[in-house]
Amino acid sequence: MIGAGIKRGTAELAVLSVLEDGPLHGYELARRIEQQTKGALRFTLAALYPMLYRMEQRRWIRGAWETSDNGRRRRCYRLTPAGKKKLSPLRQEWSELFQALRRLKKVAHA
Amino acid sequence: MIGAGIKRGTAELAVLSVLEDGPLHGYELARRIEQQTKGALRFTLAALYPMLYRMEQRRWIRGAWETSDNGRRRRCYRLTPAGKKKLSPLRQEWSELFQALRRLKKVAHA
DNA sequence: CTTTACATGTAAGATTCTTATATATGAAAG
DNA sequence: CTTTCATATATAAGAATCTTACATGTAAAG
Repeated sequence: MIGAGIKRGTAELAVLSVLEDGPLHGYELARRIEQQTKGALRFTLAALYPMLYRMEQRRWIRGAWETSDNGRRRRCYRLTPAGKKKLSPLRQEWSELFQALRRLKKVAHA
Repeated sequence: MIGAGIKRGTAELAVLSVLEDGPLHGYELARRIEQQTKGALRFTLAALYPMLYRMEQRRWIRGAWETSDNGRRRRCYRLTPAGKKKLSPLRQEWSELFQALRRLKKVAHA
């Protein structure tokens, strides 16, 4: 059955997907998600930061403080091997959710 | 942007979709959702009943007590016109969510 | 009689996401 | 130079959804 966490938790997939392309800090992550979905998906930073923290606890991502060129302190997150491994079954589950919802529509007037 | 309620709330779409086919009571609704999604989506009745109540408050469905052939008391829900109207923009939003996630990275066979 | 299927609910709790608030620096505009 | 905008991180309070566990009762089947 499709896991409980999958039905909400769009953000989790979004973060892992974007981080797959390379390490990023929170602020930029939020912008990428918005850009890459053409504004369809938007997460406020207040939603994002606690989630990054949770994902770090689960060892899916690892954060490290760094100082950018312009002297700003920021926390840069990268996927861990565990996070990479998580991604493909996660996508699989999402795919199954899509299918399930599509079936409901079809069968609903079959 | 995709509404906050859409990212969770699979159940809402599922219930409305199944009720589109005709009036049903809660217990049977749960079974239909499970059957029609081939077991991929399952909602416990404990999740379903409070939701049916909420949806009735919003006037998307209307419940009526009836007595079945075998003398059992049960609450039969049907879509209201408002509920029917809700369905198509709801599906539209879901469709946009799928698209957005696919854009982030290819989700297995979209 | 005892278990399984039918049928409805409540309670406690975890999790996720929202808005609002707080802090602080660098760069650009006036 | 000083206000404002973009960068950057974070917490708090609260709404909404979904989970497990609990509670109740009838009917049919073995």
